[in-house]
Amino acid sequence: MKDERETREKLLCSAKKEFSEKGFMKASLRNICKNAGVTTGALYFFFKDKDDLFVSLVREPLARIHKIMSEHFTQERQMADEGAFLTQDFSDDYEASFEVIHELYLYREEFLLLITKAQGSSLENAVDAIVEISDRHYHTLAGAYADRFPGMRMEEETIHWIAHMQTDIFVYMITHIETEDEAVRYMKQAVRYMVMGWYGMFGIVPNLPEIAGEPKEKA
Amino acid sequence: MKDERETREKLLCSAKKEFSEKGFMKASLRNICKNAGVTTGALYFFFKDKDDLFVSLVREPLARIHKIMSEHFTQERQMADEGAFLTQDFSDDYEASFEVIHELYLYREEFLLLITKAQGSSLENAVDAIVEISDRHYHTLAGAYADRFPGMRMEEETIHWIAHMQTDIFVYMITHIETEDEAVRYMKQAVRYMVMGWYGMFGIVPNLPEIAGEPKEKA
Amino acid sequence: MKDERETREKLLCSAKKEFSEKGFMKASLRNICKNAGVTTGALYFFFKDKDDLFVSLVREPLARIHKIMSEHFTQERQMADEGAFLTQDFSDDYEASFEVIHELYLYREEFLLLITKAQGSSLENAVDAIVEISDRHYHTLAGAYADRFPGMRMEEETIHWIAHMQTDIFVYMITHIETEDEAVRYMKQAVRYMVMGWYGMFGIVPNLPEIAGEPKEKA
Amino acid sequence: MKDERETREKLLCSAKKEFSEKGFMKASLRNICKNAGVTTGALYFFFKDKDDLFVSLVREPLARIHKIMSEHFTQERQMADEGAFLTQDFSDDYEASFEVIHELYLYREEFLLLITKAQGSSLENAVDAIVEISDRHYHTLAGAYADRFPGMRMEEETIHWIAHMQTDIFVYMITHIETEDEAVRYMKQAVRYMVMGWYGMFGIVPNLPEIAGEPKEKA
DNA sequence: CATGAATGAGGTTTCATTCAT
DNA sequence: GATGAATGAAACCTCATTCAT
Repeated sequence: MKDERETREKLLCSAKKEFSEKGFMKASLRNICKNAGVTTGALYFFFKDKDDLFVSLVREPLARIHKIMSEHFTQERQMADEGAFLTQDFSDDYEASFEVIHELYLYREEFLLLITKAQGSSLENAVDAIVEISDRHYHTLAGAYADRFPGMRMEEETIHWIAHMQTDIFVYMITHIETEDEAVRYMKQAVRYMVMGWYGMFGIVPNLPEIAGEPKEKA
Repeated sequence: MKDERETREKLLCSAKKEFSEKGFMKASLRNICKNAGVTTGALYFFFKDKDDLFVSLVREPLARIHKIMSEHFTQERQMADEGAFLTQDFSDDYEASFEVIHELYLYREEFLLLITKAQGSSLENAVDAIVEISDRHYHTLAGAYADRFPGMRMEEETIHWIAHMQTDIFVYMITHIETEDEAVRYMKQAVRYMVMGWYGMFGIVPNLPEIAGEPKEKA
Repeated sequence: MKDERETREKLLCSAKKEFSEKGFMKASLRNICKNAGVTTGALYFFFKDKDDLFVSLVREPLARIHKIMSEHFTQERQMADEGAFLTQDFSDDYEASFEVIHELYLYREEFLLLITKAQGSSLENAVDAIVEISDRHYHTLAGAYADRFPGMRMEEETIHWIAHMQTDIFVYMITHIETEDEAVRYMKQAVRYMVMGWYGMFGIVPNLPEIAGEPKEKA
Repeated sequence: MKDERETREKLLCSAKKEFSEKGFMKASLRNICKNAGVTTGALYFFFKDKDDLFVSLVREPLARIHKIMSEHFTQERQMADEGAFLTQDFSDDYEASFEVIHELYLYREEFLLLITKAQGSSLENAVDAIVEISDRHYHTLAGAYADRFPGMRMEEETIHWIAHMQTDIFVYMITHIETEDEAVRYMKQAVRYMVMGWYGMFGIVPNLPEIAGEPKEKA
C-alpha cells in the first residue's frame, strides 16, 4: 500500500521538525502525531518508542559516517603496517575529509539533530562515540609511528585530545557552515592548521605544500 | 540562625548532585528536596523556580570567568592601541589562561554542570555566549593587527572559528582533565599547538621559544 | 464505542456536581476525576483545561439564549422600523419571555452554574455580556421611539439601567424559583411591574389589560 | 508607637488593592505583605487569617448600613403600629435612601469589595443577608397592611422579590454610578419607578407628586 | 512587634505509552 | 494499519499558615 509508507514518512518528517525545534526531551509525541495528521497509536505501529523514532531519523546517515571512518582507518593502518607513513601531500586525509563532508551535508539536518538535539536519547553520546573510535585508531597508529620514529612517541592524553579536536572541527563545521562548498574551503584551512599545530608539537617545521586535494565529484 | 544557611546549603548541595546525575531537565525538584531532607515549599522560599536554583549554583563562578576574560581582553586591546602587539613569549596569554584554569578548577563541578547539564535552563547557551564575547574581541583585535600588518587580514569566519576553537579547548580540558596541575600542562601544549597553527595559516614560522610561563601561585 | 461517550458524560456529570458545590475556582479536577471513576489524564483527553470543562457544561444552553434574544431583538427592531411600536397586549414580549424561561428551566442547573459559580472562569462575565447586548438593543430601539415620540427621549444611563433590571429579573427568577410553572406566573407579574414602572417614568398611565399571554406548548 | 498603627494600616491598604484587583480567592497574602513592605508573620499578628483581613476592610462600613436599615425599619414598623401608613410624599423613604447612599459612597471602595470581590470569604453572602433582613421587615410590614387593607395581601414570593429588587437597585447603583450626586439623581428615578410598579401590581394608580426630597446635608 | 524559614497539602497540567477495537 | 480512549505517574509550583526567635 502507498499509505503505509506515507504515514511513516509523514511521521518522520513531522518528528524531524519537532525534534529540531525543541530537542529530544521537550519534543512532544502528541505534537508530532498531530502535525503528521495521525494518531498516537499509528506512531507506535512504526516505532517502538520515542527513542526509536529519533534514532530512525539519524541511524542511516550515522552508519554511513561510521563506515567511511572505518574504511579510512583500516586503510591507514594497512599502510602503516606496510611501512608507508606520510604521504607527501596528505591527499588521503583530504580525500577522506571531503567524503565525510559530502555525507554530512547530504544529511545535514539529520546530523544537526544528532549533534545538537539528541540530549536525553540513546544517541546523546554519538559524538563521543566517534571520538572514541578515532581515539582507538590513533592510539594504534601512534604505536606504529613510535616504533619507527622513537622521537614521536605521544602520550595517551595527547592522542585523546587530537581525536577530540579533529571531531570538534567537523562539529564546528556542520553547525556553523551552511553549504558543502564553503565547508570544503573551511576544511582545507583547518587541516593546514591542524597539521602545522601537530608538527609544532614535535618541534618539526614541515614543508607544507600548496594546499592540494579537491573533493571528488559525487554522483 | 544556623538553620537558614544550612537549609539553603543543603538544597544547593542536593541540587548539584541531582543536576549532575540527570541534567537540568530530568532533574526532579521533589527528589532534590527529599534528599535535602526538606519540603518542596522550602525550596521555593529560597529559589524562584527550578531555573533559579540551577543558576544559583553556577552564577558566581561564571561571573568570575566573565570578569577575568573582560579584564584580559581590555588589556589586550589597550596594548594593541599602544602599538605593542606580540610579546616575545606569550606570557600574557599564558598568564590569563592559568588564571582562568585556576578558577575553572576551583569550581569544576559547577562548570561541568554549566557545560554539560544546562540544557533546558536559561544558561543552556552560556558557552555560546562566551564564544561570542571572544568573537567580538578578536574581531576588534584583528582589525588593529590588519591596520599594522596588512598581510594578516583575517576573514570573519576565521575569527569566529578561532574564538570557537579556543573555547572548545577549555571545554575539552575541563571535561577530560581531572586536576588543575594536569590542566596546566595540557594548556601549555595546547597554546603551543594553537600558536603554531595560527602562524601556519599565514605562512609564518615563528621562533617558538621553550615553553615558558608558570601559573602564579594563588592564595 | 459506548465507553467513550460514557466517560465524557461521567466527567461532565461529576464536574457539574463539583462546580455546583464549590464554584469554579475551588473545584478540584482531581476530585472531579475521582468521583467520575477516571484518571486525570482522561479528563485532558476530552477537555483542554479546567476552563474548557466548565464552558462545555454551559456553552450550548447559553448559545440558545443568545439565539432567542437575537431573534427577538431583530424582530422588535424590524417592527419599529415599520412604524409598529406598541402592541396592545405586549404579547410579543410575553412570548419571548416564556420562550427564554422554557430554555432556562430546561437547563436550570447549567444556568445556575453560569450565574452563580463561574467566577474565575472565562464565562465569569457572561451575565454582564447579556446585559450589554440588551443595552445595545434598547439603545437602538429608544432612538426609534424618540424619533417618533419626542417626549420619550431617554438618557443613556436610564437605558443601561433598564437593560440591567430586566436581566436581573431573570437572574432572580432562576436563582429563586424552582419550577417553570411558578416562573411563568412570576414573570407575568414582573412584566406588569416593569411596564407600569416604565410608563411611570414618562408620566403615562396605560390601560393595562388583564394579563394575557400564555407560554406556548413546547414539543 | 506610630509604627504599629502604620503597619496595620499599610496592610489594610495593600490588601484593599490586592482584593480589588484579584478578588478574595485569587488574592495572595504574600503579595499583600510584599506590597505593604512587611513579612507574612506581621500580618498574622494583626489578623487571624485571610478572611479576617478581608472582613476587617468592610466590617465597619457594613455595620453602619445595617444600623441605618435597622433604624429605618424600626421606625416604619412603629408608624404602621400607630396606624400611619403612607406618607403623602414618601419623604421618609427618600430620606433613608439618601442616608444609605451617603454611607455607600463614603466607603464606596469597601462596598465594591464586599459586593463584587467577596466570593470565597465569609462575607460572600453579605448582600443576600441584607436581602433577607429586608425580606423579614417587609413580611412584617405587609402583614400590618393586609390587616388594614385586605385587598393588599401579598404573597410571600412577591415580598421576597420586592426585597431583592430593592437591594439590587442599590447594588446596581454602587457598581455603575461613580459619584454620590449622580447616585441621588438615579435613586429619585428608581424610587419613582418602583413605587409606580408597586401600585401597578394592585391596580392602583397613585397621584405621584412631583419628585420631592433632597438629601440632607452631611457633615 | 515583627521576622522569615519551613510546612505540607494541594493545585493544574503534560507526558509517553498501551490496548481493545 | 490505524484509531483514540485511557492510564498513571510525575511534573512544577503556590498557597495560607505556623512558630521559634
